[in-house]
Formats: sequence, C-alpha cells, structure tokens
Amino acid sequence: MPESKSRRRGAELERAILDAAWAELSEHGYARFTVEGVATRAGTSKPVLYRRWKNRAELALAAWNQRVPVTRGIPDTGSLRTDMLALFTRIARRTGNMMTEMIAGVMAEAFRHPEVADLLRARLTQPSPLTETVRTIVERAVARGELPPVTLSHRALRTPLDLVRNEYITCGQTLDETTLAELVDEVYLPLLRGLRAE
Amino acid sequence: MPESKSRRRGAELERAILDAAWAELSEHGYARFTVEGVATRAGTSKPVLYRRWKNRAELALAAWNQRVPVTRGIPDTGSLRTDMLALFTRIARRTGNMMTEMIAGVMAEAFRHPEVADLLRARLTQPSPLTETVRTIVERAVARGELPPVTLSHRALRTPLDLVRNEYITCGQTLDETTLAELVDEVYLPLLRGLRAE
DNA sequence: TATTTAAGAAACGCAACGTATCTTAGGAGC
DNA sequence: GCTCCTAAGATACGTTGCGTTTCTTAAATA
Repeated sequence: MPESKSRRRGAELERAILDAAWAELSEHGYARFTVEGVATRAGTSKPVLYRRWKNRAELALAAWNQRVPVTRGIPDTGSLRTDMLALFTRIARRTGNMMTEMIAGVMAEAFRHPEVADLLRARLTQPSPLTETVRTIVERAVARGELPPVTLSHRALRTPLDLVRNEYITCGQTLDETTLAELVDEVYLPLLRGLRAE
Repeated sequence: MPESKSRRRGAELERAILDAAWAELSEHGYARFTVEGVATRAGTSKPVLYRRWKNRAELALAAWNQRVPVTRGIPDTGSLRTDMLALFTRIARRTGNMMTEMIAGVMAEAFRHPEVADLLRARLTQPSPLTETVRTIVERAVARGELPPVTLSHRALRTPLDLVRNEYITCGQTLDETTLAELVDEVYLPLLRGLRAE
C-alpha cells in the first residue's frame, strides 16, 4: 500500500473528503452523518475537516454542492398531464429521501448557526436545470394548444420542486403514485391553467 | 412556599410539564429545547418526563398538540386577493419561526425514530380550522363573481399552509411582504382560477 | 538543504440524550 | 389511622458526537 505513507494535500485531499462525505450521506443519511465517520472514510482525521468547514452542516452542504446534477431528457409524452406526472415522479425519485432529510437536518441546525441558513437558501434557489425543464414542458403544451400562452414567473417554475419537497418533509416517506397525481392534478395543472399571459 | 414540599401527580403534573415544554419551545426554539430544561422549568426531573414520552421529539409534539388553536375571524375585505393576502400573512405570523423550526427539527429526528414521523404527519394532516377559512374565503369570492364555481379538494385547501411552511423551511426566516404577495399572486390565485367545477 | 505549511493522530472538554438507582411523598385499601 | 404500593423526584451514570487543542511529521517551497 503506497497509500499508507503518502499524504494528500490541497485540492486532491478536499475532493477525497467531499466524496467520502457524499458516500456517508448516501449510505446513512444526514441523521447518522458524523464528522468522524467522514474523516475515517476519507482516511484522514477530524481537524483536517474542521480546518476547511466550520461545522457538520457546512460540510454536508459542500458535499452536496460538489455533485453536478445529471440532466436527463425532458419528458415528451404528448400531453401536459403525463409530462408533468413524469417530471414530478422524477423529482420525487431523485430528490429522494436523503436529500430532504438533509434539508430538514441542515435547517434544524441552521437555527443555531445562521450562516448555514444562508448557504442552504443559496443552494435551494440557485438556478437549476429543473426550472428550464418545466418551462419546456409548458411551452410544448402551449404549442399543442393545451394551454393558452402563459408568462412563467420564477416562482411558478420552482413550484413543482417546492411541492414535492414539502410533501417529503411533512410525510417523511417516499411519495406514492396517488400523492404525486394529486399534486399534479389538484395543484400544479390548475395553477398553469389559471396563469395569465401578460 | 407550600410548593417546596407538595408533590404533584398524574394529570396535574403532566399539564405542568407540557406547559413548561411549550414555554421552553417559545423561548428558545426547538434547537435549544432540552429535556433537562423542561424538567427544571416544570420543577421536576428527567425520569418523570421519560416515563411519559419516549424521547425529546415526542415531548415537543405532545406540547404542541396540547395547544388549542385560536380561531380568529375570517378575513373579509371585499376582494379575493386581499382576503388571501390577509390569510397568508396570518399563517406566516402565526405558524411562526418556531413552529417551522420545530417541524424541521422533529423531522430531522424522525429519521432515527420512525414512530415520530407518524406522529408528526398525524399532527400536520389533522383537520384544522384553517382549511375551512380558505373555503369560506373562496366561496365568498365565487358569490361575488370573482371566480367561477369551483370544487375545492382537501389538497387545494391545505395548499396555503403548505406553501408558507415550505418557504419557511427553505428560507429559515420570516417571510416578507413581497414573498407572501408572490405566493398569493403567482401561485395560489392562479391555482384557484384554474380549478374546474365538477 | 533549510524553512514553512498543512496533514494526521490522539486526546480532551462539553452538552445533551436516555437510563439506572434509590429515597420518599401521598393516595388506596383495610 | 396504619400499611402498602405506586409514582415523584434527586443524583449520577454511560454514551454519542461536536468542535478544539496539542503535537509530530510529511511534503511543498525557497
């Protein structure tokens, strides 16, 4: 093992730590995410982590930020409803329990460390490929004549993610088909139909 | 002080503990809500609390459940938009930082203790006077001709509270006027306009 | 080669959870 | 009114995990 003697530094080390942190989050979730665990997994020790991040929450957020979201194709099933259902399902699968657990956990800590709240907010409001996906789906529906022309605010574009996240946080479990359909049929599609073009 | 010798029991004691718990939550928030703190404030000791509730989260939920929500009048300003804005503002004020911090905190713990998630879900989905307030506001708007007749699902009725809560949890701070107006104008009013009567 | 920087190991203090042990008050039964 | 039993209250404990301190030593820099 050449590892046992060599000592990583700077960017290389940081990368290894963030990878380890992500792995720990994926395996155990935020509730069992410990700084010690990350250090051990990364083959280093706690002070090295604390020299880089102020606390556990910031480490978790850094690990999250480092993941580049995988952009997948935009659902195109031929109808607004099924496109949206596909999108909501994808959000629910991908956002996953872990992500939401993390938001809850980080947020819970944010009340002790206000800077953390700012970091989390920055992460959540940063432009995501998701909003553009929503826009495309809606534009296609308009082109097909399923909807009148609409003006989509940023708020309207982020609402799908907000709806799914809220449901996760308040339910604490994976959303079933029925719930997703309810969010689409009873909230988001009505919203789109009720928007006015300006 | 006759207190110093007397020993409360049963319901009387339980009441005192829950009152103390609520006071601690109000003063320090869930992040600094400690079992020891509640015990001291209630003039008792930790084991007494642990004989009644399995853990910190259940104690907090019990304290919350015991609070009877104060029903206030239903906004009636003569227009749907201003009624809704008044309602959203009221929710934001009343739900308050504390409540949402608590949901985040309890939820974060719920990933360790699954029973807690069930209790929280029960608390959040239980019928509240709020949904009836929403219904009344909308019915008045229909009567005035501001909206076509609509069928209000349970999901649509709970959406105002969901929207405000999500915003709190992801922002970690009091919602300002602008944000509340955005939720009303760009999400909830469009939703209502887009609902169909069945 | 000498100097400086930061990695890594070990241990600590601290807070808070949840538990175990014991004493004692006060209600219930006789 | 006396005895018994339940539960209150005090104290102390074991554990986990955060965040810190101290010290040694590897590796980059000059």
